[in-house]
Amino acid sequence: MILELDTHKPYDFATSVRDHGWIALLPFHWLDEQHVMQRVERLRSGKVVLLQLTSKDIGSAERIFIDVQSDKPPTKVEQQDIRDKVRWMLRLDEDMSEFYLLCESDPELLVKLSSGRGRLLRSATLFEDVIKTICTTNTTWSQTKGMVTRIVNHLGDAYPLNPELHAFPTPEQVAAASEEQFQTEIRLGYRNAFVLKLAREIAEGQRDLEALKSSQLPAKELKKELKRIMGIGDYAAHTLLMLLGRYDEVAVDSEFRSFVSKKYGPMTDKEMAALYDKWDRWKYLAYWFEAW
DNA sequence: TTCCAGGGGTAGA
DNA sequence: TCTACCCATGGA
Repeated sequence: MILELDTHKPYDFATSVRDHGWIALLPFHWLDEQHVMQRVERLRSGKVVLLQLTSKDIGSAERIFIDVQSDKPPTKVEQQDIRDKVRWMLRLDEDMSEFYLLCESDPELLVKLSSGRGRLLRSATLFEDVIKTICTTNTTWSQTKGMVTRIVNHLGDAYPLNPELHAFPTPEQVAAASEEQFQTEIRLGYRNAFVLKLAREIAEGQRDLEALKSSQLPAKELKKELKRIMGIGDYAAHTLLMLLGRYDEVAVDSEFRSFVSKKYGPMTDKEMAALYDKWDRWKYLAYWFEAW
């Protein structure tokens, strides 16, 4: 079954889904030859489907085609669930016009973004994005990929038509794993405790993480909420703000420090972050596309 | 061996 | 608010 979504121009699907490293983390997968984004998704109903996304320019708009494969055809409710999740992951409902307007004062950024970039890929749930963000802290990118691969393959539901592929596990599925399984199979190091604690808080109803996706709180307040999660500090909170569509703060990490010190010379973290003050609520994207 | 990678928690000042 | 120290893991 093929589902379709229309997007507003300018929108550059193939570049946008690859502008953030998340495309390299399961259950996302990019098929380079076909320009297809693949992802195994567990729907709210519990059905596990394989989504294959492509896009076509149809003149007035850029249209997304979602090829849905599953053992049984998705119901109307499941189809709507898929549309909602894809719209969220691709950020089709974010208004980038103010950012594009600001970019007109910066010729380099304007050129980079004119095809319609800026909508960085995110996961279907905030839970998945928080876990992945924790797996980027104090480690290398190749280890991050390994950690996420093990979480998905050991704990996520298998896709019925190809059991080698898995969805990202739900909080309940992560919470049901033991400390020992984390130590011997999943191996997130000291992050094991953070991930288990978060999953158990959600599974036990002590924390409603997904509610933050529609939070109207100011970025500062939202950051405080995110930092209440064990394992989330300033870097991770700023990354998660970005994933929630709030670009108010740059995420200062070793990559950011390296980029800024090469370009502008040595300075403190605060001075580095202050370089982006003029971008107001678009700081994160301004840095991201300046660097990439 | 030692260092450290897209950091964060904690204790102590 | 700042600093020192510790934290699992695995590659260099």
